[in-house]
Amino acid sequence: VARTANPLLAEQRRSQILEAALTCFQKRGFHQTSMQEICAAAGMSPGALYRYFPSKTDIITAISAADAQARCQTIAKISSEELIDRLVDYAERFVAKGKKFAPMIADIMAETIRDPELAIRMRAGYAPMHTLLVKLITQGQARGTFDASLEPERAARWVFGTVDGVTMRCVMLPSAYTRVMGEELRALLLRLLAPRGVAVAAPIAKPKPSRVPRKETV
Amino acid sequence: VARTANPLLAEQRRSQILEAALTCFQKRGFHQTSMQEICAAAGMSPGALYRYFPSKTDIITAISAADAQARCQTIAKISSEELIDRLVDYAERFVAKGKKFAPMIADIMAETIRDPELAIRMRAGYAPMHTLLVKLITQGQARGTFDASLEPERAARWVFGTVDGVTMRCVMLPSAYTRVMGEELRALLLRLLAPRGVAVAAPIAKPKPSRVPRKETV
DNA sequence: ACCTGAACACCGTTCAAGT
DNA sequence: ACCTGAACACCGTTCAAGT
Repeated sequence: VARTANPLLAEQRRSQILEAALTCFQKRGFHQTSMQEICAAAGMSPGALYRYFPSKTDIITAISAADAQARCQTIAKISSEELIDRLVDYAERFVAKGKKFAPMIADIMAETIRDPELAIRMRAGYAPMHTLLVKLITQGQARGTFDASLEPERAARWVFGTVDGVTMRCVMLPSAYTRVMGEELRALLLRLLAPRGVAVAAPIAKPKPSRVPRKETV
Repeated sequence: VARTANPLLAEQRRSQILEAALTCFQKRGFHQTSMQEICAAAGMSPGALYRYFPSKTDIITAISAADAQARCQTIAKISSEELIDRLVDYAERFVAKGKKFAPMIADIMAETIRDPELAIRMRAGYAPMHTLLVKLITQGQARGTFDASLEPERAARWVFGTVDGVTMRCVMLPSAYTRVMGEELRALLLRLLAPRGVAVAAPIAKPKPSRVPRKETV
């Protein structure tokens, strides 16, 4: 017996809930937001909401999946020359949004570590981004932009880890440093990826990146 | 009027509570642990507990402060030659403990981003570690172990960000990669810090680090 | 001064009852 | 089929009452 007879309505309700929940989570955080608040924002009763999401965790899981997809699209159509600029852009936007988004990301991290099944879904969500990064790094190596002796898979993991680590630290412990974070991250990525002949130790003048305005969940 | 007449008792109660809470948080996570559980583990009533910690958040704050101190001591008495080994050691231990500790760290991150006052305390807690890192990097530069053209302050921030980012990612999305994480992190840190003349792009044979057994909160 | 434990307002979730 | 909203068990926190 079908739980929902009208798939279109169901899909509409789901996105209605997700949108409401995202707004609430950004305002007050995952654990601080009550289901009642989400219900009010979505304009429906608890009973109705639980018809579409069996738990509060399932809501943040869905949001996180949508975000992974959005992040992947952000770097989907760029060339290897733009890679570092786009990553720095992403980091700067993330830090600028700061308190609005980051706590939710940390909540998702905690949930992901705790729930192995969610971790599997998350890995699947990030896989396309990893593949893309590997492709871009390989391209960059062919062009001579990146160090040809790097193992692309490994370099991709480096890039992921450093971008996430640096931005999270910056949001978590804001200081005067926040202003130069983007420039420092660029220098870091250059030092990691650039051919060894290129001098990248000294601070590097930051080219004004062409800001691509982009609708992102996070 | 003094809130506590017996400072010794108060200190004993506080550590009694912290120890109980740490056990609970590691078992089930911050948000999943109820105050009743902590009370039971600490062997006292809610009223008694709230005498020493005015809120649940204050408990995790205290735990986090103790951890920052422990981490700082971990690298307090080492030379610049050992730096990378110790950092990789730390990362490997953290990943090994995995699900037991990491979710709590993520919870602390979320809380730190949300609460600016907590962020200030956290920055203060990490400051000695940053100072130490700068000192070790400067030493390494003098010895020729590290690239002399690096700005030590910046390099220290790089190291912090990369170690945290790589380890968190590894815990969050465990995979076959977990096995080689330590070796990859070592290569990453070497590429960041080593003099540019040294070839560090290829995988590097991992010297068996002398494991210093160490009692750490996290 | 220090502690107990019932009580308070509120949480995530369920389910009988409506349409 | 889809929704409402009262009800349930439980949460973090408080506070009158004990010693």
